Amino acid sequence: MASKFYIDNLAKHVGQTVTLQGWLYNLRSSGKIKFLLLRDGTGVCQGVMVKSVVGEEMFAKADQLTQESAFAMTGTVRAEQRAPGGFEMDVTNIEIISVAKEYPITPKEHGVEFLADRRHLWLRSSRQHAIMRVRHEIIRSIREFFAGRGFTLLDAPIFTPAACEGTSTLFETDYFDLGKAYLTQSGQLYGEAGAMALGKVYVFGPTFRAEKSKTRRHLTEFWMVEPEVAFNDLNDNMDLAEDFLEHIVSNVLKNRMPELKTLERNIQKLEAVKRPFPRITYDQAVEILQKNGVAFEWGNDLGATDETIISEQFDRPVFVHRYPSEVKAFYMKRDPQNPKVALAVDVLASEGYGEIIGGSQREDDYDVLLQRLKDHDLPQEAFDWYLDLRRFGSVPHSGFGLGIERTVSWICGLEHVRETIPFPRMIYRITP
RNA sequence: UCCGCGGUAGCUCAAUGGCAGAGCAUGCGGCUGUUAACCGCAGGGUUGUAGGUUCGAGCCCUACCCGCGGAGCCA
Repeated sequence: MASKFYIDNLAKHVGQTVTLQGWLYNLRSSGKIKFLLLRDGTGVCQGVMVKSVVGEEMFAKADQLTQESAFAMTGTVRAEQRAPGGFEMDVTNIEIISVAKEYPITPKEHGVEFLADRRHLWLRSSRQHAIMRVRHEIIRSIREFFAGRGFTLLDAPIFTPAACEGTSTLFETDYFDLGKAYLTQSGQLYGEAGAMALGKVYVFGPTFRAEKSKTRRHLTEFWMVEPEVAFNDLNDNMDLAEDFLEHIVSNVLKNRMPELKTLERNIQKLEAVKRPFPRITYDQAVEILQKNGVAFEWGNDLGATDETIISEQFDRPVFVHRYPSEVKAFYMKRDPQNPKVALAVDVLASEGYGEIIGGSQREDDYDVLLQRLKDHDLPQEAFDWYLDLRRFGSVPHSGFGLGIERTVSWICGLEHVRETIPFPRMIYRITP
């Protein structure tokens, strides 16, 4: 098979005659010259077709091309200052592969609902390309980070017999003769089993929440990466999260600058994401809120507006640790110094993007954990295997979960997480 | 579930209670360097639904439907 040519590789083919295959992004024409913008997924290249060069027939052929028609364009590659990508093609021939019907997404503005209904087509636009590439870079960086530190990927099941945390509303389904099954809301408990087996593991997969949340930060189906490490305490956990976030952001800056430019992201704000990140206790967070005139009572969980106020005090992500144990999950270990607080930690992204990481040191004592299950009215049978992890060689261990879509949204500087995943699932949207 | 905002041409939007419009898209014509190209012409409407007030309703009133994003909950 003959080698293919792609737009992101044109620099190596200046002066050569090549053929590009793709779709018509836009067409501008005068009486004797046409500018054909071809996109091939790697970029957009402008082809210049001159009537006196290609002849009457070929020149007229280009008139059949509607927006998003598929075609092949052959010509000589030339460096061109005026072209956005730096290169142009002097077209000698085009082959029409398929003529597109009237394309609904025009180069002008559209509303989000209109675009969401056509998400399968919306993905062709340059802004969505940029977001998908940044998402790809983030996920690639995550795998690279853990692989480089000796972690093993541990895939957790999607079908689970009961709630992991006992708080969220879960999607329910029938599971043959075994009764109800639920779509996972977290792979963490399985990650803990993995950490006891392999030391350092990470779970990476989709998670599901049936809560009727209608905000720019919520999806019903989203991706989460959850490292879990044996013998790590809360401070080790924060060290890991700090290294992790810095690694991700620096990789995006290093490898996806053109995409960030397309998204008009403020680069300085991302460049500020360097270790060390500030670490404040919940108590200190409450002080910040009270200083800013919020009537906040100790013991409540931080709300979305509270998180925004706190994150605005810093130029980089901030750790908030040692929350009141009442508002946190059953498996989080209480602070031996102060049993009223849990060894929990959240990371609030800068610029008001909210909670991107939630984690904790886990309760490793069998009797305490059993009591916590009872306190939360959780079915003990379903957690019997989890209690085994405390029966057989229990050790201190910690982990956290990072929401991929919120991270993409923050790094790209987006208004809404719906653009961060190819096909978002929200309470009132399951298509396309 | 609660609070707020919205629904007018294919799309984005305008229209003191007084002839329903513009830009883009589409079609036709023009233009040899365009960058969301430009210029000219044309087609395109049950103003979310059902009632009500009024000489007259896109606009005011009532109910309903749909959507949006915020709260709660969370990543």
